Amino acid sequence: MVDVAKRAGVALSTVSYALNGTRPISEETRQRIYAAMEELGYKPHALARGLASKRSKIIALLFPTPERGLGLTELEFVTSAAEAARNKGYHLVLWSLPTDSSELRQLLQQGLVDGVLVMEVHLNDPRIELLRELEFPFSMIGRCAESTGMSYVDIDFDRTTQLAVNCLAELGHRQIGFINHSHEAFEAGYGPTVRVAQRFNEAIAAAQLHGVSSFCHDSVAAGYETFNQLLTDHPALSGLIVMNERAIPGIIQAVSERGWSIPDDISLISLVSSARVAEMTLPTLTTLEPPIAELGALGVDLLIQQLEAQDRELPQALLPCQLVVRGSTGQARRTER
Amino acid sequence: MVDVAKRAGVALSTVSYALNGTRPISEETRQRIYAAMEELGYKPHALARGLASKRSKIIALLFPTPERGLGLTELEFVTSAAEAARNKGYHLVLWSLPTDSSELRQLLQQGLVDGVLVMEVHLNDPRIELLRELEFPFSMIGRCAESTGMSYVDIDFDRTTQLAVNCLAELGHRQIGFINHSHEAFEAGYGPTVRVAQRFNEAIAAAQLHGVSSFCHDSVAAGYETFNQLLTDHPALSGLIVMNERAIPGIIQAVSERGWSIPDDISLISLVSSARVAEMTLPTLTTLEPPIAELGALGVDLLIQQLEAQDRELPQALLPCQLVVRGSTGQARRTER
DNA sequence: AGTATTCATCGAAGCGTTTCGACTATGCGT
DNA sequence: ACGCATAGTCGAAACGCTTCGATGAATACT
Repeated sequence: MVDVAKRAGVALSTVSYALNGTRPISEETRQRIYAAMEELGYKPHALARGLASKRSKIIALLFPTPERGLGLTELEFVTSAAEAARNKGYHLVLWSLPTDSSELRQLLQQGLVDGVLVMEVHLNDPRIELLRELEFPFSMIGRCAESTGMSYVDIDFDRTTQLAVNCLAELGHRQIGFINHSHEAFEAGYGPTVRVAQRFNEAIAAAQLHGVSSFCHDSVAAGYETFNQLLTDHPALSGLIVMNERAIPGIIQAVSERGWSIPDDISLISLVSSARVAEMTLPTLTTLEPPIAELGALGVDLLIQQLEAQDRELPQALLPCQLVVRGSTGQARRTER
Repeated sequence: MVDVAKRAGVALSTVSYALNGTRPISEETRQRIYAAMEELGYKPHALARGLASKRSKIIALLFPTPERGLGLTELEFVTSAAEAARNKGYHLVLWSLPTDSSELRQLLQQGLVDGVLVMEVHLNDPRIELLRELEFPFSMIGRCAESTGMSYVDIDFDRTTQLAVNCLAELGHRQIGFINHSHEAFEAGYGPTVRVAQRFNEAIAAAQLHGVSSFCHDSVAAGYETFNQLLTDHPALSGLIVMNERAIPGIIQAVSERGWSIPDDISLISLVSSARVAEMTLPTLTTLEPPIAELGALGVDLLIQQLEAQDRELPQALLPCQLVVRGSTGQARRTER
C-alpha cells in the first residue's frame, strides 16, 4: 500500500480513503491510485483491514453438530448462506458445535467474527442466551419461545400447515392424520414440531374436518409402527400429512403391506421436504418445499444489515413453503373401506 | 495483553511467549501470567495474532456451486471438515464458487486464509492450476489426472470397485452390469466416473465374469431408461453395480414393472452411497459407503500438516468404501430366465 | 578460573490497515 | 475584502499481537 501511495504520488491515508470512500477524493487522484494498484498488483490485506477497522467482515454460521442426522436441506442452506455472504463482501466460517458447548464463548471472544447466524434454534437455547449476555450481534434461523427484540428468519409454519390441510380438504379428504417428529423433539421445544402440531389442530377445526396427530421418531421402523397404530385407531383416515422425511419409507411400506396404494387409498403430503427426497420414492411425494436457499440468503442479509446499520434495528421475516403436487396425493375415495 | 503483562509483572513479549510456547518460560512465571489472564478475562485477538504472525489459522473449503445437485454426502463432509479444523485450532471458511470463477484469485490474494481444501476436483481443474501458479498451499478431495507432488485424499475406487465385484461374484453372479454417471461426467474427467469405469472392466476380467457398462444421467427417468436398455441388450444380467444414487428409484421401478423382484431376480449394489439414501428404498440397498467424515477430517489434517511442517512434504491418502449388506443383494438365480 | 551454552526475559520494531486531527486551497455569502 | 464552510490531502497514532536481537544469570565443559 505504501508502494501504491508512492507510485501515485499521494499519502498512504489517501490510498485508504480512495479504497473505502471514507472521505472525498478527487476523481483525478482516484484514477491515479487505481492505476497504481493495478500496475503493482496490489490487493488489500483482509486481516490488517479487520484489525484496524475493528470489523473483520467475517460472520459465523453456528451449526449444531448433527443430532437428528443431517438432511439435504441443511447443505443447501449452508451453501446459499455462504454465497449470500460473499455477495456482500463477507466471509462465512462454519462453527459446528453442540448447542450446549462452552466453546462458543471462546470463539466469540476471539474477535474473529462480526456476527453470528444461528441455525436450528430451540425454544430455550443456551447459545442465544450467551449471545444476548455478551451483546453479540446475531440472527437466527428459526425462533425461540420469545423472539421479540431479536432478528430472525423462519419458515411460516402456520401458512405451510394451512396449505397442506387445504390441499387435502380440496381433494375431498375429511379424516386427516398428522405424523410429526418425535415427542422428545416436541418436549425439547424444537420449533417446527411445536408450531405445526399446534396449527394442525387449529386448521382442522376451522375446516370442520377430523384430525389426529401422532409423534414419530425419525426412522423407517418408527414410521412403519406409527402408521399402523394410527390406522388401527382411526381406520377411516384417508389423508396423511407427514413432517418426518425419514419415517416415510416405513409408511409407504406399511401402506403397501395392507394391499393399499398411494394415492388411491391414502393421500400423503410431506411437509418441509425437498424435491430431492420427494423423487426417491414411488410414487413421488407431494411436498411442501421449504425455501431453503432463500432462508439462508435472507438470514445472512438480515445479519449484515444489522451489522452495518447505525440504528439498532432488528429485522424479522417469515417465508412459507411451496406446495408441489406430485404422485402421492389424489381424490379421496368415495366409499368407506 | 499489556494489562496482563503488568499484572503479572513481566514484559509484553513474555506473555506472548507463554501463550504460544515459542520460547521457554519458567513454570512460575507461566503460572503468574495465566492467573493474570484469568483474572482480567483476557482472550487473545485472532486478527491481531494473524496479522503479526502471518498465519491466520483460517483455511478455506473450496466448494463448487452445485451442478449435479447437492448430495447428503457433501454436507457430512463439510461438517466433519469444520470440526476437524476446529480441533486443530483452525477456522473453516466456505468458498462456494464455480470451478472456473475468476473470483478465486481475488479471495486468495486477500491473505485471509493460510490454505485451501478443494472439493470435487476434476481431472483438469482451473482452480488447481491457479493454486499451483500462486504457489498457494492446498489439499484436494479427489485427484486430478496428474496428482504427483500434490496433497490429496480420495476414495480408493480401485478397492471399492473390487469389493463390489467380489460381493456379487461370491453370491454366484456371473453376468454383471455397471451403471455409471453420465457420459458427460466421464468426458469431463470426473474422477470417480473415470476410475470406477476402468477398474470395473479390470475386475470383471480378472474374475472371468461377463460385464457390461453403461452411462446414465443423474435422474430417475434416466435410470429407468438405462436399465431397460441394458436388460434388452443383455437379458442374462443378474447383478448390477450402480454408482448413481439418483438413478436408483428409476431402476427399481423398471425392475418391478417387469414383474421381477430385488434381490430375487436382480441383485443391486449402490456404490459410494450413504446409509441415509440406502434406507429410503424398498428393499434397502446394499451399498459401499464412503467414509465421508473421515475424508473430510483427513483432508483438513493433511492440509494443516502441510501448513505447519517446515519441510514441504505433500501427504496423500486413499480410503476404501465399506461394504454394507442390506436387502438388495442375494444369491444369483440358478436357472436362466 | 575462563569460556561456551542454555534458559528466561526484556524492549523495540514490525504486520498492513484505518482513522483522527490538522492543514491548504477554493468558492461562497455578504 | 473578510470570515467560513467544504473538498481534498497529509502525517501520525493506533489496532493487538509476534518476533528478533540483546542481556543477564545460571549451568556445563575444559
